[in-house]
Amino acid sequence: MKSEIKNQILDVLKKHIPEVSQIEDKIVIEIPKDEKLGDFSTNIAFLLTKIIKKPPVQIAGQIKDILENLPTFSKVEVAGAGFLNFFLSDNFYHSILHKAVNEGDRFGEQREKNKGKINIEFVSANPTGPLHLGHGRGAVVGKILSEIYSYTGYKVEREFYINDAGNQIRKLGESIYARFRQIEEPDYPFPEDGYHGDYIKDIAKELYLLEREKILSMLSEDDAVEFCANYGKNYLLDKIKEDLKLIDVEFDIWYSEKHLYEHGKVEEAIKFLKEKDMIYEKDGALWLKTTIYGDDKDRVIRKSDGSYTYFAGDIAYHFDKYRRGYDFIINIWGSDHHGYFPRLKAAVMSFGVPEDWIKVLFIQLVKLFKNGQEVKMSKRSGDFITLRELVEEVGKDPVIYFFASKDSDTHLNFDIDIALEKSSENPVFYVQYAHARISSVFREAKERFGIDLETDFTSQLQLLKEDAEKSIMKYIAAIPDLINEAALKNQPHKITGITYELASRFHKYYNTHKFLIEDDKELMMARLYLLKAVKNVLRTLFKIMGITPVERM
RNA sequence: GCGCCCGUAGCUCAGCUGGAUAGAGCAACGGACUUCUAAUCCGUAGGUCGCACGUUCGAAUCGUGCCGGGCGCACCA
Repeated sequence: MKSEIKNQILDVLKKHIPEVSQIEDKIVIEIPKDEKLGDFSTNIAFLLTKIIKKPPVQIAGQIKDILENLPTFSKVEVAGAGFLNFFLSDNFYHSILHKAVNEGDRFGEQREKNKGKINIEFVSANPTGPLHLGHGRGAVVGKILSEIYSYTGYKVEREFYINDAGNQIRKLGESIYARFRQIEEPDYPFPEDGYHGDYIKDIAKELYLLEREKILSMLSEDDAVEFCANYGKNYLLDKIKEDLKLIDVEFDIWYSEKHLYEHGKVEEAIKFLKEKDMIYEKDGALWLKTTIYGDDKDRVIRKSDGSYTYFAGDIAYHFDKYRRGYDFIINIWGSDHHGYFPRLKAAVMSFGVPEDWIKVLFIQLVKLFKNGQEVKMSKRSGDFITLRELVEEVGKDPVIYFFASKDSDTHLNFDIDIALEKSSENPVFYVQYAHARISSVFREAKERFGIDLETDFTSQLQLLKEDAEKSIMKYIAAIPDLINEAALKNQPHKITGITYELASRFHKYYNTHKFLIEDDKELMMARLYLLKAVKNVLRTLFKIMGITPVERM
C-alpha cells in the first residue's frame, strides 16, 4: 500500500517539480507514531532542500498545494520543520476492511506475485540426539521467515540438511553399540567421547529386542557399529520430525549429506571449481582459494589422508542449491557458527553468484529461567533441556511466541514462570484473548440476533467514526506493508509485535464500546463487520506463526 | 591478538538503510466489572539510548576510538 501511495505522489509531483526524480530512491513514506500527524508522512521536502536551496517548510507548502486535491487524501498538512502529513480518505479504509473480511486468514497475501524462488535452510540439527532449545528457536524463526516470504510472493522451499555422513554419526553408532553390548556385558567399554544421553539406551534396548541375533552374528564390529549408526540416525530423525511437529514446523526438502558423497556430488563441485582455477594442492591436501573472496585464509577441502573435510561436503551441498536455480538462499545457523560464514560465502561466490545470493541469519543462545534462576540441565535426563520438555511444560503457543518475539540475533531469556502465567504478563494470552473475545461477541450475536461469522452481511461502514475504530482500520491497512518489510529485512520477530499492536488496539476498543446494540442495528452491523475484519487479520498473523486461534479462554 | 554480535527505564526487550517530545510489557502506585469474557482497559511515576569525538539542517540510528558482556578463530563436524 505504501508503494502505491508513493507512486501516486511521485507521478503527480514530477510534473511540477522535476528535481524530484533525483531523490526518488531516498524518499521515505512512513506512518507517524502519533495519529494526529496523519496517516502517512514523508521527508520529501527535506531531501529537496539541498537541490532547490529553499527552506524545507517553503518547499513542503508548495508540495501541499499540488497534492491536496488528489481523491486518495482527505487532507494534506505541513508540520514541524517541513514534514508533509497525509490523511487518507474514508473510502480508502473501507475498501481495506472489505479485503480483510473477504480474504479470511490470508489477508494481504501476494502469493500470486511470483517474485521468484528461494530456499530457506534451517534447524539442520545433527541426527544424534533430540532437539534442544536453540534448535527450537531456529525452527520457529525459519518457519516464520518462510511464511512471510511466501506471503510477499516468493516461492519458498524449506530445507533441512541432514548431517549423516561424518564422524559424529560414527560416534552415534559406537555409543549405541556399546549400550547394546552392555545389556549382556555391563562392563563393555563405552567410547570416551560417546553420546551419554538416556535416549541412546532406549535405542539400544529397541535394537536388542528387534535385531539381537542379526547384530551379534555380524562378522566385524565395524559392520555392527554401522548398522547401529544407521538405525539410530533414522530413529532420531523420526524423533526430530515429531519434535518439530510439536511447534508446527514442517519441511519441503530433507537433504542428506551422505547422498552428496554417494552420488559423486563432491567430486562434481571440485571439478567445477578446478576449472575456475579456485583449487590448488599443498602439503598433500587440496585447498580452496577462499581468500580471493575475503576469507582470512585458504581452506582445506581434501585432507592429506585423502578424506574430505566437512567444508567440502558443504560446498557440494551449496553447489547443488546453486544449480537448483534459486534467486537467493537463506541459511539459519547457531551464532557459534558465524566464523564459518566467510569461507562458505567465498566458496559460493566462486560459483559466480553475487555476494547477496546467500544470506545467513544467526540465532543467539536461549537461556532458560525458572524462579529467577537459570536452569541449565534437565532434571529428568540429567542432560540439556530438550525442546520437547519445554513444550510439554509450558505448551506450544508460548514456546512459539517467545522464540519468535525477539530479534534472532540477540540473546533470549526464556522465563518459564511467565510462559506459564495466565495473565497480563503473558503476551501470548493477550493476543489470543483478543481473538477469543471476538469469537465470544459473535457467539452472543448469533444467540440474540442470529448473526454469525458465516453470515454474509454488508453494512454502512461510514458509521465507523470513532477514534478507536479508525485506529484499527488504519493499522489493518498498514499490516501487509509491515509484513513485507519484516520479510525484506529478514526480521521475522516483527510479526509478534504487529500481532500485539493489533490486539492492543482491539482491546482498547472493546473496553470503551459496545457491539451488540439493540436499538441501532445499523451501527451494530458496521461494528460487527469491523470485528470480523480484525478476527481475520489476527488469524492471518497466527497462521504465519503457528499460534492457535482459540475460540474461548 | 583478529573477527562477528550485543550494551536503550529497576527487569525483559522494541525502535537502528538519520527525521518530529526515545516506546511497550513486567515490576511500583492510583482508578474502571448490575454490561458482548477484567487473561482487559485508563492514569501516575520511571531514561546521561555504555563513554568520547566526528559526519550535518538533524544522531539511539552512520563513522572512528575506548569500556563492558557473549561467541568464534582446525587437514572437527
